[in-house]
Amino acid sequence: MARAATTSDAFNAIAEPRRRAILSYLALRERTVGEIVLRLRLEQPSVSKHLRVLRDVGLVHVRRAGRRKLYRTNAEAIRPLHEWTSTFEKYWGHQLLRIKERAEAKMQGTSLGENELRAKKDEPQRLKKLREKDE
Amino acid sequence: MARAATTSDAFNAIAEPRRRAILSYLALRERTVGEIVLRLRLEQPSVSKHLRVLRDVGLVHVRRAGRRKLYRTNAEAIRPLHEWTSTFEKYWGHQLLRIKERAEAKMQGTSLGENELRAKKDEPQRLKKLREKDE
DNA sequence: TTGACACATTCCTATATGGGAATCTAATGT
DNA sequence: ACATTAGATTCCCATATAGGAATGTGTCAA
Repeated sequence: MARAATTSDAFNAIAEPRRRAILSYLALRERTVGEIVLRLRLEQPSVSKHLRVLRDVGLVHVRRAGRRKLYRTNAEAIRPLHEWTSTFEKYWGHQLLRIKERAEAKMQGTSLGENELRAKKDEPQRLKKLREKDE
Repeated sequence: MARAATTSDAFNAIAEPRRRAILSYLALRERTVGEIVLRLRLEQPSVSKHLRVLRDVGLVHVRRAGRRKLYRTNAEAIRPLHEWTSTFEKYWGHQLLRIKERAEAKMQGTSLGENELRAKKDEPQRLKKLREKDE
């Protein structure tokens, strides 16, 4: 099977840098296709295609204004991505946090720890224990 | 040109659902490839391939432990994604905020506003003004 | 040394692009 | 009605998968 379609979800849609640029540009206010072309220096057909993808996953909204079309970023649609990345938030950050984390891990046998590693390269029983409380 | 490589950056790497699942699973603590296979019910070669991609963009770290390898999510690498999505944060949210936004827009001629739209479908001069203060 | 175990990589294949060029369509202006 | 303007779509093509099957590699146990 090939990679999932860019229109399958927002994650796939934003994988393309130009689409991210478009989203950023259209976040502040709506713009015509022509404005996007000028600003981001892309070919018009290319912009239309990217907008098509973004529209299909709901990342932008369109509105007709006479001969032109005004596109605008639908920020709400980016929220799920933000939330997904937020689930890792507690794992970044300060040394303090990381030290604490490591300490807890050691207490629970969650991690092997570098010293132990150097001593014995493999630790069957500890790993076995790990697998048991799989979850 | 085809789509960018999944190894080109974190945005492309997380476009694949299984990779996101792996990242979530490995966030709490390190796991062996076998554990991932069991937990996420994927074929082993598939897991190895996904881990390879994640490793190439720095989303996971590996450590050898005897015969196995322990993988763990490198949460720091997810931070850029979080930050990118955060730039849209100010556009979501409560009604209050949106109303305020709309008001400001009207004041600045940033948006046409639905009423005006209904009245005249196209507004050349206003659009022209828009393009002038392009930025 | 030899077999087993845990992973990684390679092949092959169907599919999904994304860019460039050309074409098509809808809405205008005259 | 007709040329023009703003966008959208279609074709063609090189490239990058992701899955499945088979095979390769490194480490450990007997």
